[in-house]
Amino acid sequence: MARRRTADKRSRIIEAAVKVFARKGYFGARVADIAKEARVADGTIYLYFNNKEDILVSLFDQVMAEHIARGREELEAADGAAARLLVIARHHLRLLGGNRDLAVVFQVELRQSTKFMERFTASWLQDYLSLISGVIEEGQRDGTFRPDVSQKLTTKAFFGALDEMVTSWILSPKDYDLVRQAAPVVELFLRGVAAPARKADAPAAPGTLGRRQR
Amino acid sequence: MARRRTADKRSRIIEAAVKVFARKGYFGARVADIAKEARVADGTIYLYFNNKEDILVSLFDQVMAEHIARGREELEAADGAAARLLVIARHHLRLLGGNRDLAVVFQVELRQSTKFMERFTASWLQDYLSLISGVIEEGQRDGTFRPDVSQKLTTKAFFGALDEMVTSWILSPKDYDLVRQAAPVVELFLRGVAAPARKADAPAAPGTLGRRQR
DNA sequence: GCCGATTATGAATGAGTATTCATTAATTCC
DNA sequence: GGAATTAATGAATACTCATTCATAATCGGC
Repeated sequence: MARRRTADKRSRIIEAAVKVFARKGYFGARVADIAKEARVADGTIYLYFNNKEDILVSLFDQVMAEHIARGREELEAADGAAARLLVIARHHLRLLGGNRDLAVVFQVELRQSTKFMERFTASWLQDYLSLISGVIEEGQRDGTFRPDVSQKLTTKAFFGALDEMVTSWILSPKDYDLVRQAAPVVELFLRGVAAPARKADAPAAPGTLGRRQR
Repeated sequence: MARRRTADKRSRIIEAAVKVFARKGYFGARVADIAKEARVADGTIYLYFNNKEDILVSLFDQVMAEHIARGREELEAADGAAARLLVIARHHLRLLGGNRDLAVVFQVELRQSTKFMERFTASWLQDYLSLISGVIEEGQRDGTFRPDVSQKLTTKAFFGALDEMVTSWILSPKDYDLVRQAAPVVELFLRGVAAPARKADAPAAPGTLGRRQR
């Protein structure tokens, strides 16, 4: 094959796309903008991608494949369900907190349309959520987690919480360290917000919502 | 004023927009589609809205203003921080779980671009989140909530969890009742997933040994 | 039932852009 | 060194749609 100067055009284009999508949004971004950012001719992009959408999909597939694989490795190295939740949280927040443009693309641009999100969910999010639910299940099996919470619901809630940390971060003008939030979030999930019941005259157990509070 | 047949054209257009945006996405939706759905001429839309984006913004402003006002009322009627968290959760999930199209617009289409989300955050999300953080603060003040969790972080985590319930619901082919998830989510937030510390060497909590789950 | 004001219509406009493809440049192989 | 092959270019194309505006319909007041 006759490869020219740089054989890394594909990844150059993907990197450029992350920047441009983050700055202008998927629809606001012109293919020509991406080409310019990647220092490539407009037409060149079509040698590496089928169309504009394919750039977004490819970028996403690439990042997720890597992210999930790494996540699996890190999970193996951790011990116990609680520690593993922390590993996941840190892993998640590290990926996105380490690259604001990427975070914008993941939090905002990938959620352009239900069609897109459905594809996304089917191809990767399921896998990713199963990392989480696996840990919950493990915790319930070994008794460190309560058996009476729904795995599915807990998984969604945990992911949703992490997701919101990221969204909030990209919208904040401040540039704090996202990974720092991993531990508190996990701690919140483990212990909950309710004050521990006091011995003796403890009020109604939380869980009986409604009445009796206070 | 010389009002014709229907003086409700504006709301007709907004309702039509919800449907069309939900079906085709904001960018995929043509103004002509919305006009057709609302049984109005294309140009009529521009008598009520400045442009396409203004339709989305107005629809959003209208729903949020109403939603937050109602939320405040319901909160007043509830007693105790824990009960109030449940009120918020139910209120949130009722609004979106009651109208799939609206939910799609809120979960997907409103997150088109950072520009849009920033406006959204500034104008309403802040208000909405402050409903939640107010409740957290109340709980901490009266001692029902642990004082050592960050209000901000807890607020985000709680909102994120609810948000993910909705997103997951709109992407699911099943049409379950979203409001049913309010109580379990709140319960999870109050108590956490960790099994309560066992006294001494007691075996797993009662009822845990068998399988359960699934 | 007529008039000025208001509201509605929808065909025409024109700006914007994803994609194509004829051409040029680099690279390989013999 | 010179075909043959592959990679890269970017101007031209072929659309799509948001928005406008001249015209028509309806109104309230008298």
